[in-house]
Amino acid sequence: MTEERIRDAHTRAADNLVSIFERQIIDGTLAVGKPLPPEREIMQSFGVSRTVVREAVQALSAKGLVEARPRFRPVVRTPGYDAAIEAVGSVVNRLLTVPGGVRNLFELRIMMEAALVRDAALHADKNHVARMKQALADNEAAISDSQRFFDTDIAFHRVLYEVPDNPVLPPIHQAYTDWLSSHWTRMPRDPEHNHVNYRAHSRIFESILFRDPDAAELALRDHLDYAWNQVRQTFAEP
Amino acid sequence: MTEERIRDAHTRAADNLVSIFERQIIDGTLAVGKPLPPEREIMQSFGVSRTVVREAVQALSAKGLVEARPRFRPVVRTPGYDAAIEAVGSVVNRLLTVPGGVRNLFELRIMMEAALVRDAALHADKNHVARMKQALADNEAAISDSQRFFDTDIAFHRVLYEVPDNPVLPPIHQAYTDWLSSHWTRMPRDPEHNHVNYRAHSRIFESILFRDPDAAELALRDHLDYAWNQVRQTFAEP
DNA sequence: TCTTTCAATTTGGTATGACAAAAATGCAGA
DNA sequence: TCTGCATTTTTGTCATACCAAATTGAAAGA
Repeated sequence: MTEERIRDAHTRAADNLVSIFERQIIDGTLAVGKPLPPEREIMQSFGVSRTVVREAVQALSAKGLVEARPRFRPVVRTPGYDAAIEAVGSVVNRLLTVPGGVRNLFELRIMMEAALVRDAALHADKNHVARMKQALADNEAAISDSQRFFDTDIAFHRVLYEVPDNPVLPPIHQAYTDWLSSHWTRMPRDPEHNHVNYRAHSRIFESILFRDPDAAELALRDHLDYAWNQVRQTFAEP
Repeated sequence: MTEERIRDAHTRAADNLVSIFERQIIDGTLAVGKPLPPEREIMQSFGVSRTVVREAVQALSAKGLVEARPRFRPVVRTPGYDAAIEAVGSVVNRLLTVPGGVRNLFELRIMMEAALVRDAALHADKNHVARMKQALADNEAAISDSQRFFDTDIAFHRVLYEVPDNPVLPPIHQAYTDWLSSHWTRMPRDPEHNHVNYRAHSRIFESILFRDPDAAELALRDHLDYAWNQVRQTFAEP
């Protein structure tokens, strides 16, 4: 039984408003960073009820076009991949609650970063290498400070996502760290572990320097497998 | 200036309803496939106004927990990765409209499938190989029928997403084909191109059989680069 | 003049009631 | 039992109202 994907059927009033606002946001009539007009103003200028206005705003918020904090006027978000991926956050949070959810997302991350270090080993330019070197140095300097180590750890991995010069990737990294950080931070963190992780980063970096994708991938997988073994103990999952 | 991520501030009534329904859907109180209670019933049993009920339902719909068609009662969706990824559809559709959006997503796909064929070359078992072989045979048989070739093409790639046995991956494949299909189908499709694509699939398959990840990745990249060169002509993007 | 304080005003969150149109329901007839 | 139609529910939308929080602007203080 295949699914009939008959959309629409009957168009809702709020949808019109949504597409109108979408256009106005794209063409700049509604400037980024500025709040939407008050609900009562919108309903008068479009001749709809406040119910419809609120529904439209909620939809825009779900799409990531505006940021709607309770009690505040919705603000037009800066368009792009960051906003979009953040809008997906609530959906992914639900994924993390299904059985094996964290593990599945973590494995996806391993697969992706493995691909990234391979790419870096093949295509990283001087600029990227310099930034990785800097991140690595920061990382080493923070071994004794677990909080700072955590931050520099993330920064090191972030560079990997910047190498392919695809604007989709950095937001994905951001998403990973956001979504997994609640588990990540529960993982035992002491200078001992930090040192192991630093050495792993160092090994990855060297493999990239040597233009050896296989070694880089191996080092990355070892690194993340080690991390996973730390993290997994915060669940009951086998 | 770093971002202060102070969520909440003041909790909205609809959010309570949402989390209550989330729990009830997870623990089965609200059975999958069955409609939610009528709005008036909900408002009475929770002591809130219909405004709040409708807002909650809309939020659940955005999260992919229920499917809300215009004039129909919202239906509890089967939980899992499919539902979640479909829920982000509208967000990604917006991404496809930004400059270079299609290209960026397509490159992400190339990177991911490159990682997948490497994985397949290393870990595909007899079962996977058999399915790939079958998909390849179907693909060959459909060379003269562009519509059927399109379907079998997708089916072949789908097997790649099934090898790592991570339930997140197949929905991602589904998402790619959905999101990109509008451009994909506009690409010139004749037996000539089909033949080229079939040979590419065949080469990928053989590389996997030979347990040669480098060859498999190379074949995959050639294949998708070729495809991209066909697709790109449907835009004005360089 | 610039900053701070606080009261008045605006605005978002919620409740209530109403009505048209579409969907679900149940009954009568074949 | 199945089919078609009339009845009842239910959703989509509108209008209105109220409270509490945010915004604004004027008055007081430095």
